[in-house]
Amino acid sequence: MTDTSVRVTLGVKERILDAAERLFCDLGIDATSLRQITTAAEVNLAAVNYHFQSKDELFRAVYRRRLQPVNEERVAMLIALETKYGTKPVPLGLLLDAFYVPVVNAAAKLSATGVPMAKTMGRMFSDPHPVVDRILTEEVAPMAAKFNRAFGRALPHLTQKELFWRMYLSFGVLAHALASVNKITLISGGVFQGDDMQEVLTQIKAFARAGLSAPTKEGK
Amino acid sequence: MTDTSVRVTLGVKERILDAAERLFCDLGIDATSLRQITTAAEVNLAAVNYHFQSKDELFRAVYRRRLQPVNEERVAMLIALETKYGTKPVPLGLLLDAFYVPVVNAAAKLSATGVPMAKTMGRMFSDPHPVVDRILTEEVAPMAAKFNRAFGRALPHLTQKELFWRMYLSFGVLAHALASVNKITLISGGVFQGDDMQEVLTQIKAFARAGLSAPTKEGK
DNA sequence: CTATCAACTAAACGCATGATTGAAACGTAC
DNA sequence: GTACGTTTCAATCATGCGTTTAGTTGATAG
Repeated sequence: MTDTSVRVTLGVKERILDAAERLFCDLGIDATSLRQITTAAEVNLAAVNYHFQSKDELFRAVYRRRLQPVNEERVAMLIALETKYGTKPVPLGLLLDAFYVPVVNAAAKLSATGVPMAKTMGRMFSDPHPVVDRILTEEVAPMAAKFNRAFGRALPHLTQKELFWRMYLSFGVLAHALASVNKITLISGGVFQGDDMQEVLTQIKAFARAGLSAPTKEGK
Repeated sequence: MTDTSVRVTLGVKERILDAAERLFCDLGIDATSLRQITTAAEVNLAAVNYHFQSKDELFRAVYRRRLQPVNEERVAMLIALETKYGTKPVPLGLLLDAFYVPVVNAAAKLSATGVPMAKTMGRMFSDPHPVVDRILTEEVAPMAAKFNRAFGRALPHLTQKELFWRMYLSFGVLAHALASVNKITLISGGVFQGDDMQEVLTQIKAFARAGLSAPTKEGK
């Protein structure tokens, strides 16, 4: 204690997490080295293996730091909706809000302070790294199961398979929009950008809502 | 000539491409080493730098080998449709077929002979590697522009921005389904799989078609 | 004052990486 | 059969990697 200059410097662990997150977002896990991270964080190389046990565990921590609050908010919103609607199914648009809004808001808020998070979150469904599979199984799958039940009540005419696919594709629409933020510029020849999170939310919600409500083969 | 045993062995270049494609699909570019590739291909390490100039150029070749015929078929189908429909807009479902079917069929055919291609193609919009950005700019963007015009004729009530976003999200639905073939098992707790390409086509087409046709904010 | 513990660090470990070299082997043409 | 261009090879290059070690620092407690 007895230090008047409070919090002008973050803790070593936080500095490592911040630097790792930024580099990881731009380059991917495998292309990011611990030396790049520790140089950017102005921290000794060995600090990574001291505070986290390994590179893989560091990246699990990077993921978890962002994903955990987002998923908690998602589930909280979902429970609040189900409580409000009781036995009636929660409307589709509100279910999509519960899934989309927490991560979009988090990404917008962080991006305002210069922290990139969108691409990292969006790559979760396509990154081949084993760490990501583990995060997906431990952090995402349980939440997906909860939403699967809620979507099933909102879309009772769908088979289990149709239901799962459409929910999964709704996840994919979000993942695509987040992961390919900078690719939108490439594909559109510089005409459009993907970094306006409110615009992203508007577009993916309209698209996914219609996709979820699509007619089935039997025309029901 | 003068060899009765025809084609029992592929050329060195093809063996390298095949091995690189498989490893790259499973592990990603950065996690795949030239030594893994040359060992799997039963080829000398230096052969990669002889036939291709570098690791990056090898992976550009891996991408191009699969993407070029697919994109040619896409554009051919699109031109055939536009010729057939003349001044009338091509129906949405047929435009989606022109975009989805060539890659889904190619993936199905290759996967039948044990060659994995889906994940690689699907990762194009999320992979942070510079090589992928280049492929996207050179091979994908020009084709996307052609489809953008066609989608615009089929959906004349949309603004340019809405139009681009919805087309881009339709690309994303495909990318997500292809890239996350093995994640579907993780998310569904083993209940569903993503490796049946005909099933994939059915689901993404229904979803994207509805997404493209979603009502706009003005309710038009 | 001393013991103790967590935090941090400089230096090095062993190993894998992409790329290059110079020579050998090969196929073909004269 | 000899010359020539292409292909293949073993060996090696310098570099960067994740991790470990042994040790110093600095604050807290007995």
